[in-house]
Amino acid sequence: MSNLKATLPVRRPRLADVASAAGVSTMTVVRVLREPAKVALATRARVEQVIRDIGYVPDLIARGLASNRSGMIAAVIPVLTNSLIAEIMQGLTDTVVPQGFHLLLGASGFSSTEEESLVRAFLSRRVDAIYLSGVGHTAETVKMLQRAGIPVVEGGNLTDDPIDMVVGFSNVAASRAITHYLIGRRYRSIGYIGAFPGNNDRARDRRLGYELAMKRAHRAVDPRLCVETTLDIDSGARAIATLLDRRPDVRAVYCSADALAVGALYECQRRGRSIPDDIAIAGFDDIPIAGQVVPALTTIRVPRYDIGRRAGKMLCDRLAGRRVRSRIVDAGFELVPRASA
Amino acid sequence: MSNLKATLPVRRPRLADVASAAGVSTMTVVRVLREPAKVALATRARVEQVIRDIGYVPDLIARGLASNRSGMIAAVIPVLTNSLIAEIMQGLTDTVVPQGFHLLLGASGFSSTEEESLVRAFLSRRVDAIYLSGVGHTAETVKMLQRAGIPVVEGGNLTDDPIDMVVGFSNVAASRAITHYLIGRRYRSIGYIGAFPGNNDRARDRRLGYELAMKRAHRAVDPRLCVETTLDIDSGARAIATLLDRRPDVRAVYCSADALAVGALYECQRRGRSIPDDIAIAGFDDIPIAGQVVPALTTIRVPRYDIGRRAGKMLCDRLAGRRVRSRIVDAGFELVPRASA
DNA sequence: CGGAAAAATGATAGCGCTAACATGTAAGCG
DNA sequence: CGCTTACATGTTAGCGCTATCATTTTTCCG
Repeated sequence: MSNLKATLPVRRPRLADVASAAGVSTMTVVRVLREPAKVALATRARVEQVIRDIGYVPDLIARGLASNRSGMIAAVIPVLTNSLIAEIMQGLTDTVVPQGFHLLLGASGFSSTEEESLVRAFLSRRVDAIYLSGVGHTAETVKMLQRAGIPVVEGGNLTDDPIDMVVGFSNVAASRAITHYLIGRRYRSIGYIGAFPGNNDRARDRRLGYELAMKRAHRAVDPRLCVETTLDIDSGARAIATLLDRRPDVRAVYCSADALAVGALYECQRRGRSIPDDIAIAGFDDIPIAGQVVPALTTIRVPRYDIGRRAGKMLCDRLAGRRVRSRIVDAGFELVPRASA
Repeated sequence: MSNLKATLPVRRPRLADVASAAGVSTMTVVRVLREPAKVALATRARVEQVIRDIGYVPDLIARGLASNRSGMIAAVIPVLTNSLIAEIMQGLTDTVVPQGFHLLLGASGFSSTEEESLVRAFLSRRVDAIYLSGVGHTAETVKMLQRAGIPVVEGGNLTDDPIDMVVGFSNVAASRAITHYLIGRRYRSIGYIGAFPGNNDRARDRRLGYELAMKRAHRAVDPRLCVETTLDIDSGARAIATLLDRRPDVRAVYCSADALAVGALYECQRRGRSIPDDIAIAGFDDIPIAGQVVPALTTIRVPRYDIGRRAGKMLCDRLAGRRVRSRIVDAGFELVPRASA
């Protein structure tokens, strides 16, 4: 507020100001702030009064420089506008903030070089720990992280070989499970609609799960049965149109995201195809709308918020010097059978 | 990565290490990093080589302490798991990161005292600017922000009297507009379903807009026609059930969030009520699903991402010493008439 | 009540960087 | 060729806090 600057030329009070006003040394003020039990009651009361009176607020930048710990945890995610990621972040922040950490957030837009540059910048800020979305990163990112020697959690997807720790669910296994479910329901020709794999390990793994399940059941994976597109409702509608065009005999479609599934479902209805009688549809994520559409969507539910919570807990535990039970945490998933398949 | 710490006891290189290795003073290294044009070509090349060789990364904490600018912009929002807010944040981060700032994010969970404590903590971190969600804050929050003398943008909602700057749309006006639209379509008894107002100025304003439009049209505002609930699809379904129970003659319902409207829409269909013939439904937000449900939802579209962009731009402009044209920016809204009303 | 242990408090040297100023060196010109 | 001007580089004193060690005061007990 530039217009207020002039009215208030007061420098913000420092530790030394509190100290001299209270007639103690700076270290005593520090102790009042950080280990009150070690200060005599009378002294403590006096110092606390002064702190309130002059409105002292510690400078966390200076503290960071002196103590070599910033009190910040970084999270690098692809985008915020994805409910799975947003809920993980909510779980993460809800967990780490009460432990005295703040969340520094970076969005890479699914670009791993952008992720790398964010990681570099955050290390430059000396964050105490890092959460990374997904398990695919550039070699340089991994190297920097290893060299930094701070706790790292990769989240969302699962891997056998994390940089440090990982918490998530197996996209491959979940995808396999729901494809297997469709196979078990004896649908002929099962199609796949998914996100472009690009730099998105989740998208890749979900497709892989579909293919593995199909192969395991000795079903051919016809490229004409597979459509990859962007992640929104409209794309789902367009994708199933393409699919129906290429293979009119398709009897079931597994969409690797509920948004796609919902779009596909509406498109089928617009074309007068009954679900699940003419064509079955399954989704992934169990977004709120999935249980409400008619027919309700068969899908996979994953413990989004919980992934964030656990990731935050693992990071805080490590930062507090506590041992973490397992470096690899499978948060699991749940097949939710509903009417659409 | 505690297991790697032992292998790499190397202290991270400092500016002074680069300087001595390159045979220059620290200030020359600083200039290479920050104003390369001011350094002779040969010197610059030599220093840059050394930086790469020893893998020097500046310490932004130390820089912050010395320069009195942290390079961080804070955002305090209620929750991340709200697509409006998430998109605003995406716009904000996409705008400020290229300008060299990082986003420090705090979620208050709709509690204004929690918001206050986050603001206090972020000021403690000496963030260069702050984005606040909504326009309702505790007196202490406002006071701290004024005293801090940094640029502040309040976003989402609009107010005549911002702490510093504000960018958003008028929830009152938008709510009024859509209610007015329903009145113009000659629906008798128009109901309202909204979020609990609690500490949520948006929810309050949306209800206010409904009431103003009704009064302007000389319609009574019957409390039995108004239901307030939590913000999800299920709640929308339950709310309209309550409404139909209390006032079976209700002919149109304005839901102050699309999630509620979608829930209401499905509930009506389950009860065999045709939309819009038996009962019309209007929403707010134009979430992706709104255009896809059958019938598609009449709703209000707001420039979410753009609000974030503009907020970020205003903050960066101010931080760069540029003048901001207007402290109050109305990003507007758009009535989207569709089949549901 | 003397002396040791425990409790309370203090002095000081940085953390790694930048702002402000100082100095040195090359280019321009009558 | 001396003098000014611009360019290139260097010196120094902190920023506000914490870690470490040193010192003083209180408590306890034979």
